[in-house]
Amino acid sequence: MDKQRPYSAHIDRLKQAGLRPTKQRLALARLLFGAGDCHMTAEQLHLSAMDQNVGVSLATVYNTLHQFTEAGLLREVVVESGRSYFDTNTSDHHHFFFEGKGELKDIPGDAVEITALPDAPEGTEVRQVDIIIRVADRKS
Amino acid sequence: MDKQRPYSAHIDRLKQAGLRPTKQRLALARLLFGAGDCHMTAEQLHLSAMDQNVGVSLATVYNTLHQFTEAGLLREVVVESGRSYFDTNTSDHHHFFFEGKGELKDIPGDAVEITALPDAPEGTEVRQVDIIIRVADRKS
DNA sequence: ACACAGTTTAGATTAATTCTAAACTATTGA
DNA sequence: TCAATAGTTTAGAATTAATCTAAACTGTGT
Repeated sequence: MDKQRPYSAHIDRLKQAGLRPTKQRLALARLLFGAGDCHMTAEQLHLSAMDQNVGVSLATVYNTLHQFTEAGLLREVVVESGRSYFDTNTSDHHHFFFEGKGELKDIPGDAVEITALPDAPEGTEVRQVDIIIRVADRKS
Repeated sequence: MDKQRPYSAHIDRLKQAGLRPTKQRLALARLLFGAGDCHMTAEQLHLSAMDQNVGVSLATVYNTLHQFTEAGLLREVVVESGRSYFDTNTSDHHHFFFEGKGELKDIPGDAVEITALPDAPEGTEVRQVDIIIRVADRKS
């Protein structure tokens, strides 16, 4: 029973990432990892923090998102220029992007089957394969 | 022999897209479609125009890129937040993205084989499937 | 040539993000 | 327990890519 104190799991997570478990980082970790998988922009996370009366500046939100991403706790998803989403699901998977709403939805890695993929160009290695399926409301 | 006058092909292309073949649009079309497939940002195209002493304002570059994209002459590729690339190859294909250099390279559509793809969510339809293979220099 | 719709442009504006440097805080060692 | 210090946070300024505005300009059809 070491999960009874509030947020101890988050504290551990931060410590393991080499990040001091500060009030702000914990609050953001709670918002991000508290519920299920989510995709948020920095602005959205900031608003969400405001809503819950968690005092966190926008700059800190950006810092934290990048540190978490760096540490492998988040994955950055780029689907629109001028807007970055951060995904709490760091496992191998892909995305639906709803063009109208600007929303993302996970596609489990095993729902897509890639049978042929070209080799990485000479001298380079693959860092990540992103598949984005852009969808929009069906026009009747 | 209707290709002997300079740029007549570009003029036709613009006319077919319902765009007046103005000096600026022709100059940009020449830069974009003159050589083989290319991937450019608005800033790059603007610089490239400056280089060749083609007087085109940055606003026009943006307008033109969007009009060309709208008309199906270009395809917009989003790989980095805060920067849009425009691809002169509008056929079905995907991309390598070189993380260090910020450069794109086409992957022919038939070099990738996807055998299973999930259905679009209820009420939506697929607009496009983007596959981006992010590569970086191999660390020896 | 004329008129008009379509284009271009400089410069202001916006939006997302990053930077800066000063104030603050967790951690370490005495 | 209490500095000292290294790491954090923050407000606000700065930057960057992109868009907007409204006035000047230019193709096109008659």
